Amino acid sequence: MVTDKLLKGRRDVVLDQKERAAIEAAVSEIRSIPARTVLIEAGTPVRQCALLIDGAMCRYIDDREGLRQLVAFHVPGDFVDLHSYALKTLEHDVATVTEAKVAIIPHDRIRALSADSPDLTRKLWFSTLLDAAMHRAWLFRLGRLDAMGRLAHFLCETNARLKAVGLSDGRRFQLDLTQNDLAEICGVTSIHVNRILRQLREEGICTYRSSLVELLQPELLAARGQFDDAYLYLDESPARSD
Amino acid sequence: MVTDKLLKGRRDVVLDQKERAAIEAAVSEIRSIPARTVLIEAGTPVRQCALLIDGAMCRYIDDREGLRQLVAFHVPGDFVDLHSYALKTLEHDVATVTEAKVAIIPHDRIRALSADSPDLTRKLWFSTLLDAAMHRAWLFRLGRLDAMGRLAHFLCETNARLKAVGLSDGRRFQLDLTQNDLAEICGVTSIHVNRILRQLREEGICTYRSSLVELLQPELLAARGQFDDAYLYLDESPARSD
DNA sequence: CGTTGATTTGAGACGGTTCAACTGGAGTGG
DNA sequence: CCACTCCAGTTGAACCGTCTCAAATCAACG
Repeated sequence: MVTDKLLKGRRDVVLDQKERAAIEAAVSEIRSIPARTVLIEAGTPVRQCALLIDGAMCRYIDDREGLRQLVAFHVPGDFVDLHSYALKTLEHDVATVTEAKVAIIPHDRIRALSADSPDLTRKLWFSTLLDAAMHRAWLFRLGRLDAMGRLAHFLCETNARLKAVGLSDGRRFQLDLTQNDLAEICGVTSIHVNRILRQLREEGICTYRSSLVELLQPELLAARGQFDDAYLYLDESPARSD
Repeated sequence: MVTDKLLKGRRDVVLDQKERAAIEAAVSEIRSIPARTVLIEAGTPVRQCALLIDGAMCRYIDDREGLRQLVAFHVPGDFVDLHSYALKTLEHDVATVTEAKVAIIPHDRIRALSADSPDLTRKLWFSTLLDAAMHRAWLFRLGRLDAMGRLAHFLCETNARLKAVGLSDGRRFQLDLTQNDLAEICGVTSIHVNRILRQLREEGICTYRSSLVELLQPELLAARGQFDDAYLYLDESPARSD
């Protein structure tokens, strides 16, 4: 199902059957996109949104020398660029990381959905605010944590998000990111990412080999990254550890 | 006027008279808040929003040792915590920086506004997405720029935002932030902020003395910070310099 | 089996932190 | 009107986390 994972496990805003049906009816096309493909380029007008069904996508801003800073990483169930509905034009690029399957929904159909139901509007609005909350967590990560903390925080976040949509069992999950991707997420060099991953491995906290992440000591990893999942607005928050 | 500066100068979403009136009618109270006062604490339920009329506010996340990372800085015209309308609870704190005058609008009145007008809803939604776009610019700042670039980027951004609401002439503006505040924004120590400000002063690019910022060479400062105002979605973007 | 891209490792350089001390202005009370 | 305190700002010197540059290894794939 197209909307199976959308807002799944999120407090207060779970979609009811009617809403799911309405969104699915608004889908104009299901598209498969190859890995490492730019879907939306900054500055170009956008007339539709993409709901990620399968695969991984990201959003990023290039600096003067073409070095990227990732500003978002997307997993199945994410409404990748719903914000383009109100913004019309994005100031960053949107691209696939792996091969991805997305549902395309034209802006004018979202407008129609929104006019029909203020309640659904609020839920969609919520979904964009969730992105903003993640941005803030990323700001914390970059501003206050050292390289190991950043990696740890990102891995905890991704684990929690994938768990919410049933793609992690809470300890192990598949993640198709290169060390360079991780570097662009965490604002460090890929060389340093490599050293930190080794350190995590040697300390028996976490391993990341051939696309498989395994959190051997999730609590310790969360502590390293000062990770608190409150900003993900999940249904059942596991006990906080502070 | 309470809504004078709200969304002022923003592309496509300028409020019309009727919308302004509707929002002003929704205001339950105008409140003055002392400097350095926490308005909303992370985790507590929120039932109203604050529209900043005068003064400066900020939002921040504390780390384990109580060190802050600012995730947003607010100037007059900003709907500081409109996102709380959909989120219900915030995962960060909201506080004043200077003494501030705010208009309080209860969530249920926003709900009423929203039910009445999908168009106004989209504009309010836009305003929260603007915050998200700024978060992304801040991510770029922390992830890709060195200390001088971060300061430069922040000063350019603030200049542009204040100019949009008529509080900067494009070169000079009042900014009541301590060097420690700047440090918490830019993710560096206040000591280093001090050194960078000196450097900017000595190079004749920018001065910041007793709450007055003066951009002596705005283009050079923008270059240092790789600043491009596209993400502010202003009406009339000045010529890009890249 | 050669090419290509990702990962791994080492050594040196550098940006920014840390700790510590000093300056200067604003507010307060004697 | 001066002494005292407080806090933002300023400066120096040593230290350290991360970057840079360079090179080796490894895996995937045509």
